[in-house]
Amino acid sequence: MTQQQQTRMTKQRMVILEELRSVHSHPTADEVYGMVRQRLPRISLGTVYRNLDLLAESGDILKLESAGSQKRFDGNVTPHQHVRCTQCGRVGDVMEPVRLPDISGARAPGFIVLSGRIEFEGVCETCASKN
Amino acid sequence: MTQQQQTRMTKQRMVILEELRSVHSHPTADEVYGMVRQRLPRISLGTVYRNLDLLAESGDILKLESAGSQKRFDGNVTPHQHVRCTQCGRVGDVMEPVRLPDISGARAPGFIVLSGRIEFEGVCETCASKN
DNA sequence: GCATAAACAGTAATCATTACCAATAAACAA
DNA sequence: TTGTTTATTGGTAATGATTACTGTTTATGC
Repeated sequence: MTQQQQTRMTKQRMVILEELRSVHSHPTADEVYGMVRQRLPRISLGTVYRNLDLLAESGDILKLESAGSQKRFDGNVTPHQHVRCTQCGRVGDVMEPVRLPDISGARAPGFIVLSGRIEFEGVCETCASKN
Repeated sequence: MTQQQQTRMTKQRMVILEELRSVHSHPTADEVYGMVRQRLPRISLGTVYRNLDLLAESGDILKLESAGSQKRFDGNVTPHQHVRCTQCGRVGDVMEPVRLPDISGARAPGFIVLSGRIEFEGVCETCASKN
């Protein structure tokens, strides 16, 4: 009765996924748009946003929760940590992850604490060289 | 010769600071606007934004670096940790801070890692009761 | 091929924030 | 107290990121 909602593997969705997996950067929606447009010049920005959200929902990519005015996406879904450049917002991967301490002691009135994540901050090489 | 830029303690700036210090929530600029408007009905939203930035720059308040589409502010400048409700974005204080592990081992190609911060995520009571 | 509805391109609308500017008012000297 | 200077204000327009809408296209199953 209740029709299961299908998802179709469109050309656009596939290229977005491929492009995102082909880089180690953590592009914004707009940057993904730029990458994908080289292969599909007529794709629209709305399509990029829509597919990035759908791909994140299905677990094929990550929508990063880090601070900054633009959301960033990651084609690498294996658990790892990130650094964010405080000057330009660029995000990088942290190798040799730092072990997260035991969180169970965290008391926060009015909240149920579910998880914790280390947010690294720093400066990327590009910004450092501009110093 | 070069005239030192003065900062003036205006009525608006003072009320914003007082209101922010009077609550334990971590209001957005718009929420601060709502609070302040009860005492200064003619204040403009732009004034609120401008003063929140200036007060953060001078160290009188904190501009929180946490994720979410709206920036949040904190009148409590003593170091402490925060939880963010993943449903509504509300931010709360963590009592009994969790000790941050040694960060010096964090390697991130193309980045200079300067600091790390634990980002707690959870659900606030309001959202939990809506479950 | 044909039908169906998910997804698309293009564009308008929304939301948060910033920029602009003529008018106002802190701060300080006379 | 009054005047002068200029930081700050209110009001509004502009920007940037994202979301919503809509008629058309196209992936998918029969």
